[in-house]
Amino acid sequence: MQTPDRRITLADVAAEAGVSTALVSIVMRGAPGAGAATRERVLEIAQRLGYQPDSRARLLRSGRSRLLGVVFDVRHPFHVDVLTGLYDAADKAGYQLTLSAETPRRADRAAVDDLLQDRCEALILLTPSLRTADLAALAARLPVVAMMRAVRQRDVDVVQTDDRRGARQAVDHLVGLGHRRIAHVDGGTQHGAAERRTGYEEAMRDHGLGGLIRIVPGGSGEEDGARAAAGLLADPPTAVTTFNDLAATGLLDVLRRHGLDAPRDISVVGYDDSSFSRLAHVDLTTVAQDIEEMATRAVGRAIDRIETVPVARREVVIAPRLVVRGTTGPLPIRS
Amino acid sequence: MQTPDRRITLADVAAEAGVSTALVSIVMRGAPGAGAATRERVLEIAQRLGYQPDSRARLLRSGRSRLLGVVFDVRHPFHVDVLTGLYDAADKAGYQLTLSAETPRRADRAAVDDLLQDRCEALILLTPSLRTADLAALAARLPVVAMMRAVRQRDVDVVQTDDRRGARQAVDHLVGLGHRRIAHVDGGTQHGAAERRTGYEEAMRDHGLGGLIRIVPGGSGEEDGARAAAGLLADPPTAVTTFNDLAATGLLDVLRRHGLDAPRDISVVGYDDSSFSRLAHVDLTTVAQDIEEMATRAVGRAIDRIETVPVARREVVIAPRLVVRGTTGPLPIRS
DNA sequence: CGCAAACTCTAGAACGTTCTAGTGCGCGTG
DNA sequence: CACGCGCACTAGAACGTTCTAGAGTTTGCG
Repeated sequence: MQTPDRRITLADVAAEAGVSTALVSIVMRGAPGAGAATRERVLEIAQRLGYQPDSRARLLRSGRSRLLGVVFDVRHPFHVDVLTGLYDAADKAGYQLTLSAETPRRADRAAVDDLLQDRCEALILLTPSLRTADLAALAARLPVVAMMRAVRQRDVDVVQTDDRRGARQAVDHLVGLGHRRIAHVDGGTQHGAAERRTGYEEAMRDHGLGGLIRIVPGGSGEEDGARAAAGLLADPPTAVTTFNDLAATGLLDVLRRHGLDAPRDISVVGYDDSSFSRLAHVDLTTVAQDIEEMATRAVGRAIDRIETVPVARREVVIAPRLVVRGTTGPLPIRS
Repeated sequence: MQTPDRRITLADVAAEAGVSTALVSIVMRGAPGAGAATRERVLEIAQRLGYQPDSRARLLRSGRSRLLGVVFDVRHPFHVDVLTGLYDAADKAGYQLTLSAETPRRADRAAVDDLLQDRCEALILLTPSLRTADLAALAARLPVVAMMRAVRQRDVDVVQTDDRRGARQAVDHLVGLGHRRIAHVDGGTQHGAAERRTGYEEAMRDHGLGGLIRIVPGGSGEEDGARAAAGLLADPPTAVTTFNDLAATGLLDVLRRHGLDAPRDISVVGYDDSSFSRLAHVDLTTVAQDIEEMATRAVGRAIDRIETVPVARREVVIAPRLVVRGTTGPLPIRS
């Protein structure tokens, strides 16, 4: 049934129009150097034959691919949200995106290799789990932009959220509501955990609450939050900031099972504004990363490097934004 | 700082080894026709120079790309889960995947066009929103597999869940718990909604509950579920099956605000086993699509078509599986 | 009217591979 | 010793583009 025929090429269009392939190429690219009448006729014929340029051949010759490789992780709650922004930005700049996913059974090494074969001109990595040395090796071959992760490496560009500031915003918000005994559920060795912890500590001190600093070990999963909750139950604080939304929901769930309701008895702030935190059911106050802005900047930086525009600073730091929802409220009046 | 040099090509390796490019090509592909000693030496040199084949040039010449194009939607909760399975299956079959995403501002038309330019040999579309006519036009050019959506079109292959059966499983489960007054929140015009509704109706009739069939309009979003809940509150049933998980959470939330707790007062079953439904907080009983199996079958079917293996049936229907969690329980004893 | 400049178009090489059709060589065999 | 055969290897075309250089033709202008 299928008629895979031969694909329509420039030569077919050229033959039909009675011109050279070079001219058809000019017309298809919209490049100068073709008469208006011919241009129109060639376009019409191309349309009619269903001609579609072969990007492989095109970039094989031209050297340029105008292709940005993106590695994302299927497990990461908001990586897909970032994609939306990346597509927008790339589109606007006349670049294409080629995606490669990291999955539970496919390391980002493999994802990167796929992209390299595709000849993209720069790599944008979302929260890369590659070691710094590997990143450096990559960066020696083509421009590399790491998103949402700090990388101490001269040749790797970084676009990330000001996590210290995000954590401070969370604390400021809680203090504004009257809270003083505010704990922090730590993210352990996760990327960004150190910054968020530091932000929490600084903010506490700034508010004269240095003596009330209380950090409990946590992690990035729901179960980590649940474990942290168990540790807090003996002497519950009035508010908690967490490493991320997943940990926050785990925490909230255990607290609720023990009769502590948010925001009546305790306030909780998450981090990331993952899509599920918007569910009416969860309704989590959280720190949102400015995904739109980050995506735009990441694409911009990648293109700057490709086109060797000199850039002043290697790191781009974006301000986060507190999203107040239903899990935070005024200090409960203790009986 | 960056040394974009020239990329290492076959010719570089050939020169270094003192052989022809053709021979290097043979070695790199592992094709027969090279001596063991030479083979080893060439491989060593390629390794040392950091040679990496240029897939574009390769497939420009060979015609074959061994590339499967996948279109997914960033908004769809479990599309990313499907990717994991697709990668596994493609890997095993020696094919590569190239992804293109549909976003709020990027129609799947555009996503498909990108893939066509990339010369992939078949397309796998996750819940495509394309019209049937467009799908047919596509299928005339290359094999097309639609996942999770019925397509009444001879040339398009379909891999989907038996939604009627899934809905029946949900009803069976509830009836087994003693429920009789079971309502269904409909998905409206969404793909699969009709099948799920029919499954619900059939199951109700099979259990002799045809007279208790109650279908309320809903949709695919949380707010649709919330609206449906409002409609049920006047005379709440003891259990509800829903079109999907998002609608189920919206429903649950409104019910809870009105003092109806699941599973104490009412049981609710979702559909899809979206990742958020696993949250301890949500803990939703739901119908899971067998993502692993679907991915394997979709890739298999795509490859069959590429290699023109005759296939008996155009549609592959996969059995769903009920995942019992915390939102369903025995019939409450009415006071 | 003559000459340069501008415009439209073309020939042919180039990109990095794979493929086809060989070449040359050693070796076993009639 | 000539012959055929298999093996290791190579030359050169081919894939579908873009690019460079240049060939004709028209236009502009003194």
